Amino acid sequence: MATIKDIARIAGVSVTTVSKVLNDYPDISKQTKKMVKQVIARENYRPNAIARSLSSHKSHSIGIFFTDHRNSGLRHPFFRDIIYGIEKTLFQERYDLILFAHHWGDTFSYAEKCQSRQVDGVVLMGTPGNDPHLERLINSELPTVFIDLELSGKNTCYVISDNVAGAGQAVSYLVELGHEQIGMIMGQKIVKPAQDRLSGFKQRIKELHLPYQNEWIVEADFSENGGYHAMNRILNLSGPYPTAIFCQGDQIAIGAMRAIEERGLAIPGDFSIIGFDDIEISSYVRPALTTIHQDKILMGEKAAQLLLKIINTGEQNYTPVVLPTKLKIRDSCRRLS
Amino acid sequence: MATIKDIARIAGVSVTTVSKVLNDYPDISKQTKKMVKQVIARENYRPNAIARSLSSHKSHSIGIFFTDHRNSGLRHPFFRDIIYGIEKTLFQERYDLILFAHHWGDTFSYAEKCQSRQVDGVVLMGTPGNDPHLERLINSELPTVFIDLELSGKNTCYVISDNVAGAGQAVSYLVELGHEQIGMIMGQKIVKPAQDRLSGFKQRIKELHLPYQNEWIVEADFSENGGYHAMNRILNLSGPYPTAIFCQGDQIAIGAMRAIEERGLAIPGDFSIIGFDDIEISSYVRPALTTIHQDKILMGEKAAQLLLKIINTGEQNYTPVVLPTKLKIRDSCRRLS
DNA sequence: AGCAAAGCCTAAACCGCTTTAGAAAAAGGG
DNA sequence: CCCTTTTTCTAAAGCGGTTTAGGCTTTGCT
Repeated sequence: MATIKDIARIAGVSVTTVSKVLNDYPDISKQTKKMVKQVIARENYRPNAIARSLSSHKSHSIGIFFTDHRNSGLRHPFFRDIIYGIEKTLFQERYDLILFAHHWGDTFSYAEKCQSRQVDGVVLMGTPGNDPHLERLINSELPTVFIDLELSGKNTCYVISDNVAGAGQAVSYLVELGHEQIGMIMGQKIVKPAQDRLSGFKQRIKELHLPYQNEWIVEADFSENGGYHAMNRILNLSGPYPTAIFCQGDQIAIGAMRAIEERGLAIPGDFSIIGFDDIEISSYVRPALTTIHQDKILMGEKAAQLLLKIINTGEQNYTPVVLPTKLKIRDSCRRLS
Repeated sequence: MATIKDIARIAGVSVTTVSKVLNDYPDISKQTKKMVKQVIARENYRPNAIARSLSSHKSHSIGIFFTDHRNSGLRHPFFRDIIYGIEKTLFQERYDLILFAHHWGDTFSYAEKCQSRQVDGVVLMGTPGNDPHLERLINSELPTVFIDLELSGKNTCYVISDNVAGAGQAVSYLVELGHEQIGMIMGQKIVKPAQDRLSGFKQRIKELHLPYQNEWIVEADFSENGGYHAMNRILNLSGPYPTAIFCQGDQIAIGAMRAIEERGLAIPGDFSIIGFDDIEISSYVRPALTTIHQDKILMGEKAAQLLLKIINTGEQNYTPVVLPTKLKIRDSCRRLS
């Protein structure tokens, strides 16, 4: 592999000069630039990115952490689309992406790993807000963007969907259809979106003066199994059933649908089900799942754009991106007559 | 951020010594090692990976390329599971993953990008076999593993599923169910798995002395739309229909099912459909898709293990990994009576 | 012509670590 | 007790780039 020295020697100029044409410095004549570039092309030379970052403190790479214990971010039906959006945007700018090996309980974490690889910025998702390592990151200079976690600070900002409004949309839609008894299956309370969807739900219920029954709100996690078991708990209730269930995530909804069908009940005949996220399988499932759509790819794009902005402008404060959600009507909710 | 110099100064030893305890050299006394390690821990020092790779020519990182034009590898229902398997295995060994920004038509490609970031090895998938950049990679020293591409050479090897046998399993199963008129929708002929599934199909058809009708074999690509249009072409045929269709990919199968339903025909009533891959949605779709299962996560794991082996042993030749497929029976095929 | 200002190029220090060669100190051996 | 080994440590030369400070030509102006 040719080095900058070889190019300098072949071109008959100094190493400095080659470096300067590489970085397009203004104090090199057109002629020299052209000549050196020809040599570079002819020798098929490519500067060593590692050496470059060592001296320049930039790597033209972005770090990504997704902290999901059971399921990698890449397979997670929500995060994978976000990552795709990030990737698309960043690849256009020729950034490479670094997926960090992250183990729960690692002593060295986010900040150290990023500094070690000298990434120019980092995106985090799926991180619980109580992670003790977060603080060092937020207080560092490193440009950081969080997804679904409302953390900001020096050179750090976040993007999130408007979960409060989204939950409201779900309730309103069900009410339009004539539902008044509405239950909810929650995700883990520790994550921000779950909290927001809960408060959006309660808020809209109150605004519309609907009956609010505590036992119709059951906790689960954002998984099919979580939804399945939660729904069974509802079905085991003695009192009257809700006629509709708002599931805080599509995976929950799909699990809930399974539980309902196993009891020989029908969707949307016996229960109307509405989800949140609009993940890939939601449109394939039968009945197709009505849900609150989050534009996941756009979230990724926005996150990447925000990060690039932080990297390139270096101001101190940035305004978070809050994306609107959209009701996606399919077949899992019915009109009560 | 503390550097090795700081640690050396604080510990009252030379930089060399610190470096040696970091890399566990034998010529440092137990005492010194312990003392230096304490300082390192106290100062929360982490060696700069960039500087480290520059001098050691190792980066403890692995590059990944997935060359899929329309859909990123991360979203691709097949590759994303493979990547997950890779990630899982490599993260255990504390390798970081680098996703390379790769644009179709880039002058600098695989080999250069890898050398530039000094990755210790690289995995490629979704790469067309006729990519002109491939040669430089194969001829380089860089440990390389291909997925679904039977390329080997110095320090390079591959993992693939047994597509020939898999296609045979599909045919045999349909025949067991009493089908004799079997059609096939192909993926892009340029990719190896498509070729293998074709030959496996033909082979088994011949072995079982079944009628072989050319117009029942239609080309498409590995996508839902591809399957949809291909199926429509079959449905527009004047002659007798096949009773079963072997789709070379699940996405194709799902598209084909859509086409069939749009005509008011039923699955498996009018057509039995069998897919290949067993992607996530195949089990959610109704009727659930009977398919030839590929263990995608295992493929990723095997690829990672193979790569680690190449990196660590440095022999010249390795035996490719060919994984068996498995028939996964669901609801999209029926017994002819 | 003389002098300042541009324009163009280069030497050398540096980024943070690894590794080689060799020095100093400690341990054995006769 | 001196000499050889062994053990333990360090100086210094890289790795392949960037960047600062400054030197040599040209050019422009009076």
